[in-house]
Order: sequence, then structure tokens, then C-alpha cells
Amino acid sequence: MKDSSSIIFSNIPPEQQATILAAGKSIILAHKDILFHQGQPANTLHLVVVGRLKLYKVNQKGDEVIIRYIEKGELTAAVAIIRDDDYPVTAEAVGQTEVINWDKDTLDQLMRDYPTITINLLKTVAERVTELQQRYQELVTIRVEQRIARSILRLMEKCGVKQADGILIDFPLSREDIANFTGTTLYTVSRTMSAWSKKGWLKSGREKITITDPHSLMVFAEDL
Amino acid sequence: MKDSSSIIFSNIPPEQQATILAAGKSIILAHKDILFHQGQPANTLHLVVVGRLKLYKVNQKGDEVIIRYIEKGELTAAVAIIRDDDYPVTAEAVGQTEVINWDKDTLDQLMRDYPTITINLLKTVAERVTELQQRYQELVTIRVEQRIARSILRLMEKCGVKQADGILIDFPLSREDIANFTGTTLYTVSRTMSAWSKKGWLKSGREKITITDPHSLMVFAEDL
DNA sequence: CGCTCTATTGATAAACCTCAAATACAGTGG
DNA sequence: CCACTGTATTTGAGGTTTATCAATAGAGCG
Repeated sequence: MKDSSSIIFSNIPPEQQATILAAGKSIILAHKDILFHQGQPANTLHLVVVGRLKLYKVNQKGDEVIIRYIEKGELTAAVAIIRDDDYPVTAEAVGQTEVINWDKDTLDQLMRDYPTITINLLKTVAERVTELQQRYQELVTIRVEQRIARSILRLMEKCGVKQADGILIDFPLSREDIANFTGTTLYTVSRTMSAWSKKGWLKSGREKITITDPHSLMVFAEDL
Repeated sequence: MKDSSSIIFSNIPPEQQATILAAGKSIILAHKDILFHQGQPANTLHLVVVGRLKLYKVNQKGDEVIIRYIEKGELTAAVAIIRDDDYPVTAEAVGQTEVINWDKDTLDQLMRDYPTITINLLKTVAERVTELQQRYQELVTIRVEQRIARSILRLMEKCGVKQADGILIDFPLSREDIANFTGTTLYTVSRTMSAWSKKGWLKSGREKITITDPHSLMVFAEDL
């Protein structure tokens, strides 16, 4: 973590950051390991240090909706901890993933010792609201193909790595994941992406996507 | 406000509450007055004291999505203020409405003087995240009629007043409002509500809804 | 090399939106 | 008090989008 700054540490001197980090515990997760389950009492704040987490909600019918991906440097479970409530989502590792966590008592102490942390948490949570509002609006007002395009582009911006043939989304991402993230079905995602492959906008294999023509995809995504 | 407690004041002694209130300015709005516009720089935190606000987002096409109603005792613009960003939504008064507001500098000072306020803001914002995640999931996984039912029930719970013939939602609420809140069209809302009228679940006039059989509506709303 | 999981594709159907037109309602000014 | 006007609501017909179901093909793993 020393290399990449996390929002939680903004405006906190490096030596204090080390102390705060040291107050947490590290956990290593393998691909598809569950960090916490929706419905469990929330007692730990998590910071992703390596890899990423997939946050999803499941309803009684079994439908899975992906709420968010948590990348390196980002926090999760802040909302549940603050509300002193159950986790409203399940967090699953995507690829080998390391997280640092602080239990509630430790966090409370840290917030007392470093009031800036409270502000930083507030900023993190505020950002979530803005993002969710935006996606909520898009879900209501724009059609699936554009939503799929936007989802892929966002993931590309957050996790894309440059390759010779385009920008690779660097973690296992299935058609079903995209569907659950976008609010559609895996069939529609598959059809849509097939069409884009034919246009040369992207290439895709099993759980892998490379965007070969980001510009065209963006034009399509933002077209009114 | 002295009679009803607001989250912002939780764990703050009454005499301090008075000081905090006094640091804010009061504004009276008429029905449909705009408190702030989406896109304006956010520089004020608002607390609804009388009446309510409708928060909505508009896209370039002009589609309006209602994000939330802000009731008496609730805050708005916390997210925008904290992020030091533009308002992501427009806030419009529904009926005669009074708000107390604090500008950013005042709020910063208050947060320094009363650290509990920061925690309380965090709780407010955290609650928004949970609510939005829930509605996001519902938008993806459940059908319009159930979504309409749930929206009406939520508004009933927040703003319903008991009448001889049922529970009245006590503010002007059009079919279009419900549609924009639920992610559908006013036509679908109208058709759906007509059907429910025939079943005796509710009665409705122009911008008025009385739920005459909340139980049946709840069973329908929660049916899997 | 078979097994399992993921992806593709076609056919069909359901859900819901769009457009158009008629009707009801509330407030306003004569 | 009533006609008038501007909204809000209702309802029908028709079309589009997208989901669902079914069947097949491909990829990776032991």
C-alpha cells in the first residue's frame, strides 16, 4: 500500500499512516473466496491492498446484482460499520486478493485519535452515493446496450491495462458478471458484445475482454 | 424543529442544538419553488423543517428521475458539500416548505466545534447508500407493478396520515411523480393504479392517493 | 479426453413503452 | 355561478425492447 495512496489516508502524515495500518490485520483471499456475507453483522472495515472485491446483493429469488467492484486502495463495509448494521452485500474476491481490516472497536479508537479519518470515511461514502445515483438514473433512462458500453468503459478506466492490441480488463469478468452489473441478462450481453466484436470495437475470450477501439465505444455510450 | 428530533442532532445536548440552529438561516419556499439546481456549485447544507423536498436528476434528453423525497427533519446536500462538488440533483419544494441552511464555512466551523456532527452526517449519508443500493437492486430484479406498490407504500409510511377511509399520502403526488420515482411511465402507473382502485386497495384523485387496504398492497408488494 | 463452466445464437414471448385521443378536474376571471 | 383553460388522468392500439428457453459450441482443467 505504501506505493498507492488510499482516500482513507488523505491528509494524514505518513508516519501516522504506518501506525494506522499496523492497527489492522491482513487477510489473503483466493479467487472467489468470500470476505463477508450479506446479512452477517458488520464488525470490520476493509481496505483492499492487492486485487479486488466484487460486491453483490442477492434477493430471495436468487437474482444477483453487482453493486460495485472495490479496487486496490478502496474501502468497503464503511456504510455497514457506521450504521452498526448487517452487511447489505456480499464481498467476494476476484483473483488473489489481500485486504487489511480493522474491527469496530479499533476503528472507533482510530477515529478518536485521528479525526481526519472520520472526514475521509465521509468522503468515501459520499462518493458512493453520487455513483449510485448516477447508475440509478442510467438504469431508468438508458437502454441496455448503452448501459453495457458504459459499464465496460468504467471497468476499463478503473482496471484496464494497455496491451499491444488494446486495453485489457485485467481480471476474470464473465458475460454474467457484466449482466449483473448492468441490469440485464447474460444473453443480451453476449449478443451485444458479439456485435461489437464484428465492428472491431473489442475482442473477448472466456472471462476476458480487450477493448480495441475505446473511442468508438465511448461515442456509442454517450450518444443521446 | 424543536418538537421533532433530526439525525443531525443526535447525541447533541439541547442547548448546543439551539446554538447550531441559530448558526443557520431559514428559507421559506412555495410549492414547486426550486431550492437548488443540479449542476450549481454546492455551498449549503439544508435541513427541512416544514414540508418536503423532491430531489430529482434530469438527463440531456429531459428524462426526470426522482432520487428521493426529503422529509421534515432530514438533511440534503450533505454529499455535495462534503465532496465540494456541484449539486448532482435538483431540489424542489413540494407544498409550502421551510428549510434551515448552513453555508460551507459555517458547517466546517460547526464540525470543528461539535465533532459529533461529522459522525451524524456520516450516518445520514451511510443511510442514503443503503437505501439506494436497495432501490437499485429492486429496479433490476422486480417488475414495475411491484415497484410501484413498494414506492407507494414507502411514501405512505413516511408521509401517510390516517383518515376515515384509509391512509392519505399528504402531499401533491402525480402519476408522473410516481413513475419518475419508480422507473416507469405515467401510463403504466395510471393503468396499475386503476386496477388497484377496482380491487379496492386504494382511492385516488388528482395528485392525491389514499391507501384503503394497505395490507393487500403489502402482500402484493412483497410477493415473490 | 472427458467434464464442467462459459459463451453463442435462434426462436418465441412477455413486459412495458409510445403515441393518440378522450375525459376529468381545479382554478380563474368574467 | 359558469364557461374557459391548462393540467392530470385514463384507456386503447400497436410496436419495441429485452427476457426467456433451448440447443450448441468452445475453453480450460485434471
